[in-house]
Amino acid sequence: MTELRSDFMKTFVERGYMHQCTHLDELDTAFAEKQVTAYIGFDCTARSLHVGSLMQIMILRRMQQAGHKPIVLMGGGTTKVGDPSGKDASRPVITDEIIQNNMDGIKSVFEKFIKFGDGPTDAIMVNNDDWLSGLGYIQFLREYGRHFSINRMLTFESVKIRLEREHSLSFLEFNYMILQAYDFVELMKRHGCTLQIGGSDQWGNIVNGTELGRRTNGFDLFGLTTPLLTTASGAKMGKTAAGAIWLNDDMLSAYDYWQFWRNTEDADVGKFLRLFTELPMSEVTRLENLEGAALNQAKKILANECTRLAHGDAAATEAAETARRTFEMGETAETLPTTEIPKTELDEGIPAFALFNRVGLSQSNSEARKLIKGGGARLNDEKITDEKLVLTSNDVNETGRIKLSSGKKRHHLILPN
RNA sequence: GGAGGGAUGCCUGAGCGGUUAAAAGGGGCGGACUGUAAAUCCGCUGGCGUAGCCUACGUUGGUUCAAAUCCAACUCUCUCCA
Repeated sequence: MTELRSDFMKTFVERGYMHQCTHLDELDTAFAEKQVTAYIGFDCTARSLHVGSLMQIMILRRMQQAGHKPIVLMGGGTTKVGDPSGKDASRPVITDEIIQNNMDGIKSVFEKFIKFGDGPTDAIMVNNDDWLSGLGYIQFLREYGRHFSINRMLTFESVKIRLEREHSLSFLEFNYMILQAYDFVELMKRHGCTLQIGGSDQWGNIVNGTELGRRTNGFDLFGLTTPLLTTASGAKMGKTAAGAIWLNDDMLSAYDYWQFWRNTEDADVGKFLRLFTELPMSEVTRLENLEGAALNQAKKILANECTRLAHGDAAATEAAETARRTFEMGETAETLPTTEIPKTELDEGIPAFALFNRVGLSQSNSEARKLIKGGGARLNDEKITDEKLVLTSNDVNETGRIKLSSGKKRHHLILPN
């Protein structure tokens, strides 16, 4: 293994982002000697991104910090067709309007992490719909189709598996990788983009792009992939009971985001510190080597750092303080996630289970009832024993709120107005 | 092109005419223990303002007092032969 020369690649490897690379030495040289423009693709099927994409976001951020130019590619065009790999799930047709709306939401997430603009290292966001929807089939075939070797594509792992299992692979799906390869070439032409980064599952598609670039225009393109991220217990990142861990605060409060990181398993602390914070490696090493309960300190730092990046200093400090008061002091911090309920409605009385549901502490009334039956529901820190309990304005505590808890960790406040 | 399997709840997977909201495991949620961790143990796990009702076993029809279970067609899947 040759020594890496560029700061960016050193960081990339040292922090655990590295999985595979097309030509590591040359890419490293490129990063060391000039400014590199690289892109990562994201689909726009939702209004926000969740922690599943956080690794890619962090990579773009670090790239920008190292003096390079990140491109965020939104798959507006490909989203229109729908990703066929999700077997039988009928693909909902997404309108242009929704796609645009989702893109706006996603951009607002990115703006927390990277700087957009017209400067040399400013990030840009592009939509592949701009060049894909206008594509003429015949012309495309003539110009690009000739460069794709079916023989070669059949050797790709993703395709091979499907064929071996006699699992039908639709033409559309097969074309997906062609479109993605075309994206890469198009970005090279438009923005001088020479590197595509993606998850390990994108390897085949990425390689396809580098080859298409070379064949059609003699471009030197690079590909870089990141490992598939799972927790130490093998679960996929970012899924919890309450749903996905979204990165923007209108879908998940900064407090809940903080809590997500605070509840990291011991075994994942070091890995997460490396991937999702910008603490120096010496500090990461120190923190991950803490033992037993002392590791909680590391988890708090992890939560603070992650929340700071996604929601800003103030929100992170507040979330940490809210957590401290809630868990360490046993107080009711007024900054816990809060829902306002009209006073008149409260005066009439609302069943406890309905309120739990309304506030998001359960996913259905039944679930809330079961929570209460199972003894996991609390009202102002008192266990609720009556399944049919009706809450009214009389249940408001000294701070003028009603505190509902599901289990020991999830709390929510009701504020009458 | 031919033959034979399969499609069940979030996932895996039993059931093969009524006693089935559907075994078991996983996951998830709650409880105990702890360090807001892991492991372990216990409970819950379709919906509904819940002694009742509604929706569910690929799709559509049919047989029957009664169907996830039987029949037909369709769709999708898997294995084997060519």
